[in-house]
Amino acid sequence: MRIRDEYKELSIKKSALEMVVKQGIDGLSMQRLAKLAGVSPATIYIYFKDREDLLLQIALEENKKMSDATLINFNPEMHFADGLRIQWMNRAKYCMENQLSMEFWEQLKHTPLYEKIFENMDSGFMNAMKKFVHNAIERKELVRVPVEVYWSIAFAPLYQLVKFHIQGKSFRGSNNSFSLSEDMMMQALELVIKGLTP
Amino acid sequence: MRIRDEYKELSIKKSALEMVVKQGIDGLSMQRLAKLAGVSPATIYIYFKDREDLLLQIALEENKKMSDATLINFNPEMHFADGLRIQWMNRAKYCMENQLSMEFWEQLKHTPLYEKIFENMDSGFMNAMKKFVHNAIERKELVRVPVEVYWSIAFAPLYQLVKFHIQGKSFRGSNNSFSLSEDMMMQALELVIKGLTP
DNA sequence: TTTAAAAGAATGAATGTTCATTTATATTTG
DNA sequence: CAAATATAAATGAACATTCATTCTTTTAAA
Repeated sequence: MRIRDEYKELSIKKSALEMVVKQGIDGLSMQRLAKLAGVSPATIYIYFKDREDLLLQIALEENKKMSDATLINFNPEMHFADGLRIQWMNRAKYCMENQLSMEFWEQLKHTPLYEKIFENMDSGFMNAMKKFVHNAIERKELVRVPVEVYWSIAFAPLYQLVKFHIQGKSFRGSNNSFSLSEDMMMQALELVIKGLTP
Repeated sequence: MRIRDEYKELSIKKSALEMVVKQGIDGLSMQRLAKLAGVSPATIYIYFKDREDLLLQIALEENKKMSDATLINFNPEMHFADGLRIQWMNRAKYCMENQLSMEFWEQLKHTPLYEKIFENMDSGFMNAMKKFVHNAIERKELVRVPVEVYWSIAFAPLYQLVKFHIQGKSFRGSNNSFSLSEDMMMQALELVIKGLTP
């Protein structure tokens, strides 16, 4: 029998991600995707059940990559400030080096698909995060607050800075562009740590 | 001549906002919208130039409502902590009472339209914000940081908490729902102020 | 009588998916 | 070793819908 040309599957996924980022979730047309990926529309349906399945597969793949990247050099037993610093570095590095993935993710966020992915999220990652917070509170290195309050202060600022960076501008007016430097990020991180430390 | 039935325009805008929130930007179909609003498709084009104009009008309207709500009881000469507290209250109150508007906004954010609205943003609002931050730094009530760092720490946590609330869940698993209480919000605000105070 | 609002049918283009067919390769057969 | 067969990959045309918008006609009020 004829063998699978795995380059085709890669090409479809790569093109689909590009298309979603450039034209939004609903801008992903199967027929235009086929053209962009250099395959027949019907070929896409060999590798993916349907349009939703295609999006789901890409999302799960990207999600795994990001979880893995976040955990590099990290372990839940670390001192709170050190652990948070490493996570900021890891997340920021990943975001900056995978801006397409970040934008793809932003598009998915306001979609029924997002919940599905969130449910199938790697529990190893979740558990590591929970343990880290639990330890930090026990050792009085972190204020005792609900996990949502913790998360919103610990990470929302980071992702907001990355968004400013990706969209290239913020409050400086439309001419003036914004670029996130490492200095700036560390400045923000230290303020966050100050806020979260008892 | 026949007079305009302004109820029709209101009905169109209200239905369009609902439709965008429930089905996404591209879920806004002019023909289904006409049905939902109880008018003919052609009627929509009497009040709005085209689909994009309809979205733009709604967005500008919602944006003005939000800016106005943010500035209630606020003035740029306030002490930093007091001013930030009032803004948190105002923004949170508005978000909680206008969840549809917030979700509409989230949908628009990842769209070419968003930049247009951002450019036409009320400069009075922007100037008040700038003056407030400038004063606070002068008086040493606020650390001296780039405006993006300030904004990301001052407000990103608030909007993240609101998002958790609106989507009704966060990290507690899919069964367990999350509801943002005023206590929780104030807890978060105090941590933010701690971080931002020299 | 005049005028614009409002309607509904119609436009061509684009949508996701499937169909019947062709193509390429692995295995079996002579 | 070469030819025949089997099988899944891959195709392009076709499907019925739906899309935003416009055309022509009717309706209501000044």
